[in-house]
Amino acid sequence: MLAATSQSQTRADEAFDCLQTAIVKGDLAPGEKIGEVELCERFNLTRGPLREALGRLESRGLLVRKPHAGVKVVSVSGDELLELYHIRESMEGLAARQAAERMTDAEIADLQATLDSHEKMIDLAQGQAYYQGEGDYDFHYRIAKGSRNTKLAQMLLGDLYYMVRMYRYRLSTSAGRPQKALGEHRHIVEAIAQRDGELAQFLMQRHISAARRNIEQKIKAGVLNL
Amino acid sequence: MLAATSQSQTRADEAFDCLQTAIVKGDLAPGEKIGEVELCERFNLTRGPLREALGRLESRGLLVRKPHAGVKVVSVSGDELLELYHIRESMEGLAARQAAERMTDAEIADLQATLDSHEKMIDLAQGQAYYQGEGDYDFHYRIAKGSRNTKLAQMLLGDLYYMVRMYRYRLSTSAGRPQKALGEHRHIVEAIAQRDGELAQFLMQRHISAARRNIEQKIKAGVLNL
DNA sequence: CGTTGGAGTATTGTCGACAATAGTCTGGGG
DNA sequence: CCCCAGACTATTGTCGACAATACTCCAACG
Repeated sequence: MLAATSQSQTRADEAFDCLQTAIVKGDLAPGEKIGEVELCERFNLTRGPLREALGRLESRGLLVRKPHAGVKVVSVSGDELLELYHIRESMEGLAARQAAERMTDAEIADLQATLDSHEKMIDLAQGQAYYQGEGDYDFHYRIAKGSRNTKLAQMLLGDLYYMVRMYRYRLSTSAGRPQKALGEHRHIVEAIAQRDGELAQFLMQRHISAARRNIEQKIKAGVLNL
Repeated sequence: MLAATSQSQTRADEAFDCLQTAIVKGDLAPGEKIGEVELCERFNLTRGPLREALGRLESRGLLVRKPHAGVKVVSVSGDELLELYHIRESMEGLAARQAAERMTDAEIADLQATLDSHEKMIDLAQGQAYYQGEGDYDFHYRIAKGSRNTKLAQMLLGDLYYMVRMYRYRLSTSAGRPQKALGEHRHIVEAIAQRDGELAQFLMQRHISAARRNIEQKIKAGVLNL
């Protein structure tokens, strides 16, 4: 039934949330052409709010719309996915640097506690679940928020992450990578705790760069079907 | 009368363009609360397409909307404007590096020709018009496109520039800065022509950093009313 | 005199019907 | 047998009216 994830204030917001999660979860496959009426009965909406949500999704780059021809879910090629990681490398590097300068001590302690819980998650899932779940997302989410840079957080959390998460669902993480990623996360937090912005930026960039090369290998190996 | 800038394919697109230019040009002042019906008669639209455009503008961060309370133009503080330049520093640095690797020779030649015309513009306006006009925008626009990074270009051109341009209209450039900016532009293009991505990135970051400090000084001096 | 409650109004959110356009399918011609 | 033209259908774009919510103003009470 897939009801609205959170009690939305308005129908259009509800539609927006539904569509967004449906796209991210893969219920609406990339490249799939979708009709408005079909979506309406699927989510129990009328076309008014739906169209409003559609416009917002298009503006965020999750949909492409051709006038009088319909909308279809954006399909991102392997190259484009790698480009996304290049952008993340730059932007999250900045976020890490600013977070090191601006996060409160309480926030940093909280972040460290979060990593502890992530470690337990990895142990439980025997090293398979870090990237699949929300753990990695949590970490980067907190850094973005910690930068105190409203627009930066908005662009990272509102634009980039949704596109990245679209593909995280089908990215089977390579064995051993979660532990390594967690270790990198720890180093980044350490740099932040020491208020070493430059180091935090460097480590974050290298962290994302490693993730990108990891995906690059998979693409070359033909593991990914993009 | 402020008709649609370009022959839009649909009413909603038309509304979107009108609203966007109105906000950027300052016809709709930041912080101003605007009613839907007022906008309708102002742009000869009905509320359907208008609401669709409103949603898109909100998603791009140019408007804030409170349910059942109306929309108002986003007002960005001095600090937030400086944060925008921090983001540009990161993202356009990346764009310059990728442009150096990927622009065609023809595009580079074209870019150099553009700078020549900019030089004439500055001479004509006696050093006052570079930042005011579209010249600077042209330069950064071409670099973003030249990066061949679709999402990067979309984020720079679709999100950041419109917010920056909102304030360029009231930023009286300091004397001498246009010439210096043009010189920096030339150095960047030179690095791109030599396919030196790292240098291009460095120069672009320093270029934007200089612009940021320029604004920072003005804010401290109380010249800007934010 | 200040505050709080309520009714009224104005604005936003939603809906269903109408108009316009694009894609498709069929029939005729070369 | 293949190609082109025309109308048809289905989908999108647009519009006006209705419903729901928030802001405002006024009056009564403490």
